Parts: sequence; structure tokens; C-alpha cells
Amino acid sequence: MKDMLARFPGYSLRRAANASGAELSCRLAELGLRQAEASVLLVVGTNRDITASALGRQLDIQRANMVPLLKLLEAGGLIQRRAIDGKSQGLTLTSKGSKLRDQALAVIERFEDELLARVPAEHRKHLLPALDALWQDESD
Amino acid sequence: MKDMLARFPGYSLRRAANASGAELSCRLAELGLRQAEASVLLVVGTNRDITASALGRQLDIQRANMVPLLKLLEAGGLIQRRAIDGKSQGLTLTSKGSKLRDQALAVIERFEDELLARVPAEHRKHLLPALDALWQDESD
DNA sequence: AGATATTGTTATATGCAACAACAATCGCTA
DNA sequence: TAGCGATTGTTGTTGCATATAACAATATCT
Repeated sequence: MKDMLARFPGYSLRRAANASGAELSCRLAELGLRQAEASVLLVVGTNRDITASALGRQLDIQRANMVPLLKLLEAGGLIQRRAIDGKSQGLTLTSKGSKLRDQALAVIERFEDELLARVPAEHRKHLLPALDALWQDESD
Repeated sequence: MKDMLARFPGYSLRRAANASGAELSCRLAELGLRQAEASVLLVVGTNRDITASALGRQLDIQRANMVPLLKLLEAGGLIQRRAIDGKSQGLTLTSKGSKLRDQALAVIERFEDELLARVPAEHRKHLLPALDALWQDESD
């Protein structure tokens, strides 16, 4: 049965990420947000005037893919771009964006709590550090 | 910086899955396989004459999305379909498919070993059970 | 000042997954 | 056993996330 695949952490990782991702997407959709958009709101909210490409690096989203993302957020009146110099542009939340950010944060925190609650107590505190080791680069 | 997101297991889960998934895709590409295709080979290899929709259920792939996947594998001479009854069709690996399955398995096992090696020893054994709790349904 | 790197952008391609609809077939039950 | 409901394989379409290549404008380093 699932013998073949369930013993692979990598496979479990993919399935778990898909399952939980789908769930989170559902909940964020009620705010009219997708995951990538919500993550942008969160980061911009705590990093005033962060540059578009710095944001992309932090979220591991290619510069090119940030464009439609930011365009949409700007069109929705959630973020504001202002020129820092002739090349870069700083990002800020509008007040509308800031409110939505707070709502998104609440949704996400609730989601994360429930997610963690699903893992057996013995393993719970190990999950985050184990996951972090799989992607967090030593450098940054 | 990453303060905002790194404390969320769900976010870490997504990033870890993306990172490791990209890596695995790379390695499987050398065999001309994508992840979904490799997983089909593995499961069909251990479940002779499994039905297309049963396979989809096991891999959590919609019936509709199995079609092009299986079509490609069949066109590549890796699997064979034979009618079980007028409705269902059983899947089997061809000898070519079987060989490729073995290669894929070797690649995956190596990948999984290296993946696990990256997580600190204290957390290592907790990873799989913790992940499983996030998606494995109690039922099956 | 000039070579080099970075930034924002366009355009395009791929992989993966979701949904709706449909004809054919199977299986249960009334 | 006749028929109804569920299942199977399939088509077509959509959306989302991600990847790459190319480009003009600008900043930065030497």
C-alpha cells in the first residue's frame, strides 16, 4: 500500500506541505489573499521600505515573479511603491493594507496553532527546527 | 528579517518542501522522470495490476490528472495497461519500466538519506512521524 | 570614466492541481 | 432481473507557482 512511499521523509514532506498549503489557501481566500500575497504583506509590514528584489530574495521568489504579485497588491490599494533612487523602489503598506495584514496574521497564527496541534506532543517541538534545517541557509 | 515568517511551521514546511522538491526533481530529471512519474513507477511496481483510480487515490492525484501522466508513461514503454473488466484497467510495469523503477528508487533512497542527514541528530527521528501526522488520514 | 552588477520589467514555458462534464460500465437492491 | 446509483476513464479548461531569457535603466566599484 503506502508502504512504498510513506517511509520517505521527502515524500511525506511534499504531501504534508500540499495538504496544509491547501488548507491555508482556503482560509486566506476568505480575505481575498493567496499565500504569496499574504507573505508579502507580513514582510513588508515589518520591513518598511524594503525593496522589491530584497523582498523576493527573502521569500525566495524570483524578481520576475514579484512583478505581477506586487502589481496586484498595488492595484488593490494594499501596498505603495515609492522610488528610493532611480533604480529601486521601496514598498510600504497602505492603511488598508495594514488592516488586511493584521487580519491575515490572525488567520495564519490560528492556522499554525492548529497545525502544530495535530502533531503528537513528543514530536511537536522538533518539527520547526527539523524543517528549518532543510532550507534555511547558514548564510543569512 | 525572517523573524516574521521563520517562526511558522507551516511556512517552513512550504519552503522545505519546495527546496527539497526542486532538488529531487533535478536528480530525477537525469532519468527523464518527474516526481509524479517516479511515484507512479514505485507504486505500480509493488502493486501489480493496480487500477488507475486506486493509484490516483493513493497518490492523492485526481483521476483526471492521472490521464496524461499514464499516457506519457505508456507512450514511453514503461507501463502497460490491460483491461480488468469493461471499466477498469490494471497497470503493470514493463521490463523497461521495471529497470527504470529500480534506478529511480536508488536515486530517491540516496536523496532521502542525504535529506535526513541535513537535520540535526536530535530532531532526526521525529521528522517523519511529525510530518505524517499532518497528512496521513487515520482511516487508511 | 568605464566596466560590472543590480533593479524592475516583459514575455514565455513548465509542472502541478482543481473543476465540470460525459459516456460507458459495474454493482447493489427493490 | 430491471433499474438506479456509484465508479471509471476521459476530455477540456482553468489557475497558480515557478523557471528562464532578455532588456533598458541605473547604481556601484575600481
